[in-house]
This record gives sequence, C-alpha cells and structure tokens, in this order.
Amino acid sequence: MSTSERLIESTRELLWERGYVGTSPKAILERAGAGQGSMYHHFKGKPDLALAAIRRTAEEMRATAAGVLDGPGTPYERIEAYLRRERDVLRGCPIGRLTMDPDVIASDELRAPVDETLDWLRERLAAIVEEGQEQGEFAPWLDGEEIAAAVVATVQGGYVLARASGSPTAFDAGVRGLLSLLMTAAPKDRPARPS
Amino acid sequence: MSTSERLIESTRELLWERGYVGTSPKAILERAGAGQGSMYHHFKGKPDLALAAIRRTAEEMRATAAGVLDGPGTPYERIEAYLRRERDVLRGCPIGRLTMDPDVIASDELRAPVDETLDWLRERLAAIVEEGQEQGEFAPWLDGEEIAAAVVATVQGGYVLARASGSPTAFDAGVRGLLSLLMTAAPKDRPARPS
DNA sequence: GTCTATACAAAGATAGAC
DNA sequence: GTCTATCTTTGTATAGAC
Repeated sequence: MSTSERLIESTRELLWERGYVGTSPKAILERAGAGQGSMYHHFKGKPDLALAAIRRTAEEMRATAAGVLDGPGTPYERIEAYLRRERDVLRGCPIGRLTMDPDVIASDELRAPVDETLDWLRERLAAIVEEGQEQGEFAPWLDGEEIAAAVVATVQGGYVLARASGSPTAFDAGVRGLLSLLMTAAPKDRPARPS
Repeated sequence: MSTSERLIESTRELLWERGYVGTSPKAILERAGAGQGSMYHHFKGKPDLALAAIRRTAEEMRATAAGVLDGPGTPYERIEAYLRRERDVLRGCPIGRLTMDPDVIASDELRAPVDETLDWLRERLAAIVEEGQEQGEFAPWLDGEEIAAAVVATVQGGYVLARASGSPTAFDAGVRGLLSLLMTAAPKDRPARPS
C-alpha cells in the first residue's frame, strides 16, 4: 500500500475512534508509519487529509447500505435486513459520529459528505417504504420520508444508547421496537404477534 | 455567582458546544473570567471539573424530561409531548453527544452520569408505554422497553440527522414518523389519518 | 481564594537536506 | 517522495506570591 493510502486508512481509523478534534497529525503519522514530510507532501494539511478519509468512508458506507437495501425480499424485509445487519455497535457509525465534531460541522466541505450520505440513505429508505405502500405492505397514510427518517434516527440514536451503557443491548432493543411498530402498522391484519 | 459556579457553567457550555476532547482548560477559564489558580483550587483538574459539569447537566436533563413525562394527558400524549417538546435541535443533546467523546467513554466515572440519565429516561418511558397498554392505548404485544429504546434513539438520532444537514427538518420528520407508527399501532381503530 | 510565572509535552505546520 | 530539524501556539498542570 502506498504511503498516501496508508495515511488515508490511518486517518479513517482514527476519525472513527476519536473523531476529528481528537485526532492529531502526529497520531496519524505514527499509525501510518510515515514522517511529517510525507503527509504534507500528499495533503495540504489535517483538514485536507480528513476530507479524503471522510469521502472514502462515506462511499464505503453507501455501498454497504446499498448492498442490503437493493437485495432480495419485500420492502419490509429489506428494511429489516438493514436494521438488523451486523454492526460493530459499540464503535458507532463512522459517518454519524462526525456530526458531533464541532470542527466538522463548522466546515461546509467536511460536512458535505456526511450530509450527502445520510441524505442518500433517507431517500433510498423512503422509496422502499413507498414501494411497500404500493404493494399494500405498509399503511397508506404513513409518510415515506418520515418513516425513513425514523429508521435512520433509530440506528444513529441506537449507537448513542449502546455507547452510553457500554453494551449493544439498547441498540438491539430500539431496532426491535421500531420493527414491531412497522410490522404492526401494516394495513391488513398480520400475525398478531410480531416475531 | 461564585467563581466555582462560573467554572462549572462555562464547562457545561463548552462541553455542549465542543465536547470533552474539544474543550481546553484555557477556554473554560477565559469564558469564566477566572485565572488558572482558581480552577486548580476548586477542582483537581479538567476531568474533575468536567465531572461536576456533566452531573449537573444530567440532573437538569432529567428534571426537564420528568416535567413533561409526569405531566397531564394519556400515555400517548405524554410520549408525544416528550418527542415534540421544544428543543434547540441543532445544538444536539448535551448528554448524548458525550457518548461520541473517546475520553468520556474511556472513563467509567465520566460515563456513569450519561449512562444513568439515558437509562432512567428509557425506564420512565417504558413504564408509560406499559401504562398505555393497560389502558388499551397501545397494542398489548409491544414491548415497553423496546418502544422506549426506539423513542429515545429517535430523538438522539434525530439530532445526528439535523446536524448533518444543518437544519432541524430531519429531526422533526423522524419524530413525526415515529408518532405515526405509534398511533397506528393502537389496538383499537383510531382516526385513520394521524395528524 | 485568586493571581502570575513557569514548565513541559503536544498540536499543527514549514524548511530544507537527501 | 521521504526524512529530520525547527518553529509557534496551545494544552494541562504546578509553584509560589498576594
């Protein structure tokens, strides 16, 4: 792997673990096994390197989510697959956590990939909900964008609950709670007791 | 206000705005209008002062939430009141945001008030859901703790979505989405179109 | 209790040798 | 392209005067 690649990958890891303000160039260089000169040769500085790292993480996250959301199954099943997908819950979301970083929020450039990724996710989920409504799987009076926002928020907030308690339990509980509501909110009668 | 009070209040503000790793003693002292000596006279250091600040913020958050949750109305109405309560959405949750702070999560002492507050909130909401089930307002097969986790997660995640996009819109959408599901999931027929 | 002075490591970046 | 100085400011804390 090239030095520039190692710098980006090390930055991605550190941004995930410690956020932007908590990540120093020095820590990045140590992890990448590179000297100061390399970093300032390939990148203009910390914000420039962080931007490259965030963009790559955003791309990856979209690809992962798309893999589940474009998969087989009914709309409900695809949303369930997204919610139940294997996650390293206690690590949190590498994109969502950046929204708590004051320097990221203060910079339109750094915030853009974060915003675009979460926005894309909401739109994708909203389309699936609407698809489910056409097929009679979801009640017609639900609003696709609102349900989508609730789904993404449950995941992002689930990370908060899990990290607060030091256990993934609350994340899983929130997901199950939302799924039980989604299933119950079907227009036709379904098995009364969601699994 | 005493110097010690001003130090705690300044720390509370900065922790909310910039988190623990993003807040320096120097910034606290400047905001409090105090010198170095004062801070190290009243507190052992940054973690000790932060602990006092976090505890106070946690207490305040509990009191605010209790004010709404113990208020009048049916269980559904009280949950709705909690979700729709006026918030400075773009500032985020002063307690929840700390879960993204590596130094807070690494310290059991700093994490404890965060954990206890969110845990208390979930338990309180779970009890209200169960109360609603007894009254026939919520479907009996829902799990109170799961619904409570979904409610708190929607709020915490709503902050993430709002901050990512720089607008409270997505927070409100998530709340409306969750409320529409909660209302639809009532066991008896209700007005088909939730407001 | 509060202040200033001092200390020393780390953050973030530049300069210039190789 | 990479490395090692060097530089300035900030982070965090202690010491001691008032």
